[in-house]
Amino acid sequence: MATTQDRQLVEQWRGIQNSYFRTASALERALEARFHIGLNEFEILDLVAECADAECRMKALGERTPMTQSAVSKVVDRLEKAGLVSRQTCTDDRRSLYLELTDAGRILHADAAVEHRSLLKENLGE
Amino acid sequence: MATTQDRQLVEQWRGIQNSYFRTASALERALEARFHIGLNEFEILDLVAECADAECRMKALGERTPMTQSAVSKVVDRLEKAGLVSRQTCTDDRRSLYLELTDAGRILHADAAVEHRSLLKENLGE
DNA sequence: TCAATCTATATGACGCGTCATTCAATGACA
DNA sequence: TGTCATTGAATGACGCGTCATATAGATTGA
Repeated sequence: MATTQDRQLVEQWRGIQNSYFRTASALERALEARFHIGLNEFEILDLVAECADAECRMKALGERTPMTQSAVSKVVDRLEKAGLVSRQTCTDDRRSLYLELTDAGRILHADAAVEHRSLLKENLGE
Repeated sequence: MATTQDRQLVEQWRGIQNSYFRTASALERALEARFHIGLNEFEILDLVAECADAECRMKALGERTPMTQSAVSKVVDRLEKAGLVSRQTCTDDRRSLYLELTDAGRILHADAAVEHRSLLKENLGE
């Protein structure tokens, strides 16, 4: 039996889906067009940039994003191939890796972040 | 320069991403486990069910979901192969198709919808 | 009525995310 | 110290969504 509450829930969920997709694809398109990176690549870059000088382990990234561990690993592959990030081995635990922005990565992130924030403002700021 | 507003926007966006992913994957897992259909399959089934007896054209579906036209086409492929839906040709425009739930589709949708609403309530109703 | 154009859907190539698995390094405990 | 379980990360197979295109049917206008 479809209750009124059910219909409201479905409406609410569709609203979330729409605003999520609208925003995500606006970000995706802009970042792809102007910086040749996908949204997930940017998100990881952004997280690495936030780490500042603290070591930024792969593990930590996995905890700050809904992406899977293996997705993170592949995103980092692409970022590394693009020369934006580099994997460094940890001396205190040789299973771990931490990430560093390259100079190119720092520059691209700075520019892309401006675009990113501005698109968020357009799409989220009502 | 990272302003306070920027940080708030990023926080807001991450919040949306998290709640979207959390909810979507809970739905995905449950529907997959109990009914052997994915979330998008269910969403289409749900839209077709909403059409009641009015003809439900593929075209119309495309307008009610963030999915691409070709994604809708493929989701319908799967639903049809699973025997939950059938494509009917329109007499007034032979390019168009409309969809009908099969009996199995109606039954599965009824059960899955209960589960779907209940998971939405858990995940969205605070 | 015949082109030229447009519209509804399908399809194939491709990229990416997920799952399951693997591998090496670490920890725990006897 | 040796075994067994655990952990951080990478990898390959696979499914799905997207983009660009194809195709058949409709529409327009001379």
